[in-house]
Amino acid sequence: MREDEDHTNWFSRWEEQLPTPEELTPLTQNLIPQDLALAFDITPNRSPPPPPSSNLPPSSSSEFADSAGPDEPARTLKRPRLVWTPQLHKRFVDAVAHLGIKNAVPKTIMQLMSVDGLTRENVASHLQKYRLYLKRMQGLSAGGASSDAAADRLFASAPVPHHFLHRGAGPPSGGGEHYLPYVPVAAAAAFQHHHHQMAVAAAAQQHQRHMGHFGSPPGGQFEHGFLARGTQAVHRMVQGVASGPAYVEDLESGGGGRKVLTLFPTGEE
DNA sequence: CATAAAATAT
DNA sequence: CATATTTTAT
Repeated sequence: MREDEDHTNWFSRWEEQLPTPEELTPLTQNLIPQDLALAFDITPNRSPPPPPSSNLPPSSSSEFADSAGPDEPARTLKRPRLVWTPQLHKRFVDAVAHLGIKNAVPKTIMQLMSVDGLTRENVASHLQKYRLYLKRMQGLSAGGASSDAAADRLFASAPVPHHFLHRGAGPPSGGGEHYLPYVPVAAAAAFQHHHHQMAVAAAAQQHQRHMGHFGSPPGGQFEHGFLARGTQAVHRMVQGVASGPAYVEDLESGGGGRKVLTLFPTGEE
């Protein structure tokens, strides 16, 4: 049980890393969480320009001397690192489940997830790990060993669609490939014991390196802190937070287990 | 110092 | 797109 360091660990470093004046960059912050935005049916077109070639310097291509500034504006942003929070993973699994193995390719998954800031590489990498996890689980279930190791804790948090495990992957029969009825209500009780949920803060934690701006509770409670980049649902994590739910069930668990991943035609590739 | 997770390269 | 390898965080 050495993993339980996390909840204490980051808390210790918390104030150390965050309040650096230099890090308090006035970068463009999303005032609207994409979930909320999606709920409002507004397209959260925040930062369109990932990296792909794009950049057309109007005329003079020079003057871009990068002085290796630590506090680089939103432009030329290096993605710090994506943190796959349970919620995010849940979304991932849902997307894969609804797509079916055949269509469950990184690009499609990414599109279905509609998470701003999420790149195909991120999904691909995670998908790889997810597949490995599934495979491992198959082998283990046959041997009769423990179902879950201490590892895979992230994956364990998400309800694994049954079709993935068994092996079927793709019954080529016929051609009707619509297995929609995924898990009914996942009961969310997946969390086993302790120290996890901090992922929300964890996501924010990795942000605070690039963005400070704390102490701005948006007049609400803790919302979902996913999206490792972009939405900074940073709130004051006071010590007494342990009393309340640090995380919320994401959008779903609606009526009838019908979950609609808002797929809006943003004209994305 | 070892392991897990994400990124990056093939 | 899938897999392998490398990097980075814990």
